[in-house]
Order: sequence, then structure tokens, then C-alpha cells
Amino acid sequence: MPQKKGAPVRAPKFKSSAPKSGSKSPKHRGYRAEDAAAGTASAPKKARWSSDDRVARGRNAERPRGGESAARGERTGERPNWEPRPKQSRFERDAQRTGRVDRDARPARGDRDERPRYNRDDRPARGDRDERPRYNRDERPARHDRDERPRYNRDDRPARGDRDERPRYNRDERPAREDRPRREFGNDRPRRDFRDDRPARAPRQDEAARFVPTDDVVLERLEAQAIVAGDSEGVSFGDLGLGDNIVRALAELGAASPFPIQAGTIPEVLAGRDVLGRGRTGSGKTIAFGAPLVERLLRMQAGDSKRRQPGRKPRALILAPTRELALQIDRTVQPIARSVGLFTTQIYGGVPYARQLGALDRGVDIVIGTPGRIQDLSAQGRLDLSQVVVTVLDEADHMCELGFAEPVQDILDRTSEGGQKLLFSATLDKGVAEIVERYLVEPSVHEVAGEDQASSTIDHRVLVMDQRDKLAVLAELASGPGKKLVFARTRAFAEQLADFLDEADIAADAIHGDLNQSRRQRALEKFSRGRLQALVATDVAARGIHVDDVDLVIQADAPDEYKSYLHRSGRTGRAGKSGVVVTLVPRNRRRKVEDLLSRAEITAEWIQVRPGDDVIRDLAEGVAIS
DNA sequence: AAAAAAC
Repeated sequence: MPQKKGAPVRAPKFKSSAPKSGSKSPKHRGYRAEDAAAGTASAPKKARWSSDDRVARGRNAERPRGGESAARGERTGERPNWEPRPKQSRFERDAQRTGRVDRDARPARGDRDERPRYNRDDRPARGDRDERPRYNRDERPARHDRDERPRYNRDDRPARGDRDERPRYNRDERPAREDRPRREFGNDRPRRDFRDDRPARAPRQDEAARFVPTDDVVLERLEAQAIVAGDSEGVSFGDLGLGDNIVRALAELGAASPFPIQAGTIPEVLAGRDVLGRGRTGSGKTIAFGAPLVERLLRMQAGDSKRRQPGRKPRALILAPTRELALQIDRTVQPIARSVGLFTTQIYGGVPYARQLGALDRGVDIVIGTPGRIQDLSAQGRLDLSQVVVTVLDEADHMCELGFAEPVQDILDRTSEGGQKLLFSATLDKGVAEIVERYLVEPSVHEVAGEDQASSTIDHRVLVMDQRDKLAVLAELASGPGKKLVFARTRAFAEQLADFLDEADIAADAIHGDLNQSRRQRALEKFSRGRLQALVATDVAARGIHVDDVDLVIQADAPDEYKSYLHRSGRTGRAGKSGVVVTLVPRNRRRKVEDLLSRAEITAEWIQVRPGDDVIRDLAEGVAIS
């Protein structure tokens, strides 16, 4: 198998020259066993590197030392002051930092500032790189422009009064935008009957084939029965129809009594109806479909043997748009299922088949996974979906978008005809209409009444800044205590930002689709456990992912789609907790972001900032600002 | 045009 793009690549060892004295002794702080064995390239003095040395080792000759990046050189505008390092650098640095590699050879903490930060620096040159043209340090503009400006010192900032002259962004001076009527839930419109106008099944061979660029349009919401929060007051999971074991399992998961969306949909699911559920991010949708799904399977098998029968075919299927989300759903559903003797398994890509096939052979009741691998196994005849009588689409609107719709429909076609279908999302809209018309029968549609921004626990800020100040502002925002989730629009930029933050001594890692599954999971797990200050993500982490106590969501790039804004934001402020979302916007993108927020029906405070401003520090430190 | 999702 070819090397995965994101996997660390070992540099070939250099053979010729003899080890230098400086690295020979195990007591020397530069000592590395493998260097002694393999030999070290000519590094005359260990203390400092010449630019040639650095160039010879394939590194950016002007790469800064850690910690200075944010403050240096941004305003020259002539070239980026910071450039990405090779991908494995953060990984290796992490190994060094955590001591998993070379623990004993690692210098005492105090020594580290005096020498290059990475073991990489001690590695031999790679001869094959020498021929490639390299950036020449001597051709750079003189350093003086950078050296004159010291690293930004908070205490040297002008007193507050001096800064008042800078205009604060004034909402009222913004260009008027067309008055779009607020979307209504349409309680007075006739309820749509999805069945009667269902068209004959259309051929769909070409649907995914052609690329149709779509605007970020706000689709009509579906008619829904409003769930009034107060109605579920004092109602227990047991009252809703769940059995004792399941209620106990829910309590152990921390769900003592039902959230509104759960109170609304659980009885409907138990009644066997097709259900569309819309509850905002962090409102408890997983339990809303997971718990009644288990209860239903249990009721349907009443009388059958409770024992796990080998080869038993799955009777329920839960589809999610990302592997991490599928895993997370399983972490909630599995204990509920196990409490009544049912088994779940995860079927998703990026991992070997063997384990998944083994689990299927042992017999499984609920399959949870992503479309690709499920379609794959199913087409191979190794996953029989014909007994699936309950299918859930989590993030259903997303699952109905281009690229997902086709495999999702293929999978739905393989499930038992007439099986129950449950569609859930925080942004459920008419985008699911085609699937609904094709596969659902008289769905009952639910949403929680009064879920608008006014009732939200999330606070939105837009920081308008010079494009070239972005990195500095990001570093300031990401410093400080607490978990910061940073979103970038592309994988490459996410990777760059993680490197950049790590360089700035902010423990950071990245998660995106270019990384192998184990690195994706490891990054997310480290972040969850509080071992990272910042996790930089693409939209792979925008939907559904729950991490306790993310206090700040930073959008280094504004998203393209309003739904993405809503889902990214929803990584904070979960289950009624408070949270802050900060979007970094270069001046020339203001209009675009205004439109985006308007589609998302979000009102944010707009603030003009420069690096070092109090606002930024306060946001980083979680100080509430009115 | 990007991201995600199979090998």
C-alpha cells in the first residue's frame, strides 16, 4: 500500500561522515543513540546553525524559532513570514514533548532553550535534496525591519484611551441588506403529505456524476410539530415508554431526564413512525433516536432468544457523515443496547476489514457507520442489510447532499422495504425532500419551539482585521486556558495553522481528511482529554462531534455555507452551557460574512481588532464582554 | 471550489 499522505516519513539515514564528538556521549544533551549509530552530518558547532546547514536539510532557511512567529514580520507584506514545515514535524515534536521517543536522552527542561528545539536538527543532511534550488537566506531583505519591532509586549501597549481613535466597527453604517422575511415554521400552512405526491421512482444513475455548483441557499424548513419545552417538564424516560434497563443506561450516560427533542420524538419512534427531528446542536439528538431505536428492536424480538446468535443480521442501521461521528454515536448507543443484550458494531473506512467482518460474523443488531464502507461491504455481500427495519440518518441534510446522496440511497435500497426511517439534524430542511419522498411514509416532523438565537447559549463575535494580522490574532486567541477549537477551510491550511500554533508554544494538533484514521482519532482524543490547547480542524469536525467544555470556537476562515457556521458554532455551548464563537474576517471579506450570518440568522458583535488588543485577550481568557 | 466518504 502506498504511503498515506499524512503519515510521517522517515528521512533516510546519512552514512558517510563520522559522528561528531558533541553527540557521542550519552551524557551530552545533544546525544541521540541513532545518531551515534548512523553517523552525523557535518555540523561544526552544535550551538547554531548556518543557513546553509538548514538549507541542506531541506528546511526553510528563514524558519523562525518557536514562540516568535506570531509577532514577527507580518507587516512587511513582502513575503509570508511563516511557512509550513514538513508535515511530520509536529508529530515528531509531539513525540519529543511527550517523551515517548528518546525520553532518556531528552535534556532537562531548562536546557532546551539553548539549543535547537527539535531532534530533527541533529539529523544528517539528505544528499538528494541538495540539487533543488533553495531559498537563499542572503537574498532576503535585511532583517532590520523585523528586529526593530520587538515581540509584542502586552504591558507596552498604549493606554486604552489612545486606542479609542480607531473606529469601532459600526453595524449601523453597514450597507443595508435586502429585508428577507424571517423564515417561518409555517404552522399555518397545510401540512405536506409526502406520500400522495410521491413520484414514481426515478432513475438516478447520473445524479452524482455531474458537478453542479450550488449557492449557499437557505432552503425552506419542513413543516414541524413544535415541541414545547415546558411540556416535557417532569416527564421521565420511563414515562416516554423506555424500559428500566435503558433508563438506567441513560442515567449512567448522564441523561437523567429527557431533553425536549427527546421527549418529542421518543414516543413517535416507539410507535414505529418515520420521524424527522430538528433540534439545535447539543440538544441531545443522539439519545432522541438511539434510545427508542433500541427499545423498538427489543420489542420486535420479544419472544426470540435473548442470546447472541452467531450470524444474526443487523436490524438497525445508523449512518453518519464522518467516522468520528459514527464512533461517537456508538459510544452513546452501545451502552444502551448492551443494557438489553443487543450488540452494536462500527463499520467505517480507513481501518482494516478483518475486525469489522469478525464482528459481523459474531452477530450484530445495530450497525453504526459511514456510507462508503457500509456500501462497500454490502455490495461485497459481506454485510446483509435486508433485515434492517430501522434506519437512522444523522446529520440527515448533509447526508442528502451531493456526494453523499447516492451511496446513502443505495444503502437505503438494500434495507428492508417499508422499514422505519429516522432523519435528524440541527439544520434539517427541504434538502432532504427527495429522500423523504422516496423512503418515508407520513413522517412526523418535530422541532423544539423557540429555538432561535435569543434562546441560545452561544455568543457570536466577528473580529475584523488586516489579513496579515490573522496569524498573530489567532495565536493570541488560542493562547490561554481552556479548549479552543479552530476551524480552517482547507486541509492544508488546517495543517499549517496547527504547525504555526505549535511553533508559538501553544499545544495544538490538526484533524482533517488527509490524516490517517489513527492520527485523526488521536488528535481528537488528546483534545478531549485536555492535552491540547487548540485543535485545528476542517469541517470534518464541524458536525456532531462532542467535546466537553470547548470554551471557544475560532473560525480562522469563515465557512462557505451558513449551515457550516451553525454546526461549527455548535461545538461549544452544548447542553445549555455557554460558549463563544469568534470569526476572523479580513476587511475585504466583511460583506461575504455579513451575508453568511444573515442566512444563519445570527447576530454577532463586530469588532475591529489589531494584534494585542484587549478584546482579543479577554476572549482568549474567557472574560465575558458585554 | 472544498470537505467528507471505500479500496
